[in-house]
Amino acid sequence: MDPASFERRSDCEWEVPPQGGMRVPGIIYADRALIEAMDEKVREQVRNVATLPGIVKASFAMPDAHWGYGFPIGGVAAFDAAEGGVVSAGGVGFDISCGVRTLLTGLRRNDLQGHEQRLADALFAAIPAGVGSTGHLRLEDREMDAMLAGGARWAVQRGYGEAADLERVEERGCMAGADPGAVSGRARQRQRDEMGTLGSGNHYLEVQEVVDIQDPDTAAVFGLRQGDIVVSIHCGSRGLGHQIGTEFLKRMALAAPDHGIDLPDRELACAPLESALGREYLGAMRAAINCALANRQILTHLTRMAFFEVLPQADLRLLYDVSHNTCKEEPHEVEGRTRRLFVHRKGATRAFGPGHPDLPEVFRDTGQPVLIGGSMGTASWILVGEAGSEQRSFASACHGAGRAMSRHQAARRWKGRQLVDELAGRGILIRSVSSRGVAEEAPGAYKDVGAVVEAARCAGLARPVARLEPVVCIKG
DNA sequence: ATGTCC
Repeated sequence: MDPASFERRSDCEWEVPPQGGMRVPGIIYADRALIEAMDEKVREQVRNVATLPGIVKASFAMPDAHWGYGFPIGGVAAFDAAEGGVVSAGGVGFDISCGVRTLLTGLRRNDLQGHEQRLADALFAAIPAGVGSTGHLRLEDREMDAMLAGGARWAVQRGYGEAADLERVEERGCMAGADPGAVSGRARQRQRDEMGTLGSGNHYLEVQEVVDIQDPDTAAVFGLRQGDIVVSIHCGSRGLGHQIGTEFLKRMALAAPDHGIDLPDRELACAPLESALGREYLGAMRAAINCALANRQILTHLTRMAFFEVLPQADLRLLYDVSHNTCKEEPHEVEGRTRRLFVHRKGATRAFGPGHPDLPEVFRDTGQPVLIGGSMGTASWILVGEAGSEQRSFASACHGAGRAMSRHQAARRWKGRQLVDELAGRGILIRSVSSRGVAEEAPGAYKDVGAVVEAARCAGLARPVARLEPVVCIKG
């Protein structure tokens, strides 16, 4: 996009002034180079979101924004139920509560020396990955209900992981307000065998080295030192979230005229927060959040088992678990008044700053860890929430590098086998069930995550704490 | 993202 076509508010803040049906302005947080590289579709989608009923303040895009279904990926928008505000299935995304959790291992890079191949093999054997992959559990209906209501808390009760993990999961491991009854039979059927699986696409489990510390004081609170080994897991709610997204998108599009909503794009399908359909979606979506939290909790247990086989001295403890595809009801101060808003974050990470009452005690003085996944073979980052992001983006930040090229283009340009060999030459071990999947996830198909993180810092959304480099990567 | 089109 042409930077000159925006009202520039500051170095890293670009405004799309309200026009046409826009109820509020659009705001894109990025530096000049990222704006230049962004597709024109991002502006169009930011403007479309700004037309939705009850939107508060602005339609936002994070520095890693790119073209998504209806809302941009990297989009943030908050709605007020009392002002006719809506909830949108496309505004959450199909992979409901997709997110990242990072585990501390107590290991240093030296401890891994000579064990990398065995660890990669053990993890690859332990972690079911790929399209349609199935796990070790079979959830009958009653157990499915318990999982959908209990989230990571349910998983810990069933022996997956430790009670101490729960304190370090957003919502303390269990999303309130979930309605298992709003989850269809087909969504349940799809998820029956898929608990504790990684999935495909950009999902991964990575063993990483902390290679650089930007903020030593915060890193100390997070338990991160240069040379430490950590594990990051990126995945979501698998078939269940996808099925819920598909079903409600269709129902919301069909019901829009009855709700008096005029959609500029069918993909923006939404329902009033105060309608029966809106409430039903919120209940189903929150159940899908619990599914994703339970899934990452089970994967954590499997990861611990694999490490125990190869490096029994490892002590895997959760740093934090964040979701980046959600709609959450949160109090936010707007023009001096605290209002309860429904904040859609689609490909955007919650980034609560210091003092936020919802954070566990350990992060009360620092702000929450903001976990940013890179692309395969490139760096990941751990950021920390800043107080100012509350006013700037409803306390949200970027979520990753963001695609620069379509899957199809990437698959034509690269060969999976060749990429695996190249990365092995740089000391990065890839294990994947799908050669095409690896090609689609080529590092060159993504933007530079470092530039995205720098823009998030420049915009005051979150502050870099540590940079991680991959050692082993298990891909779907 | 996704039993990569019920």
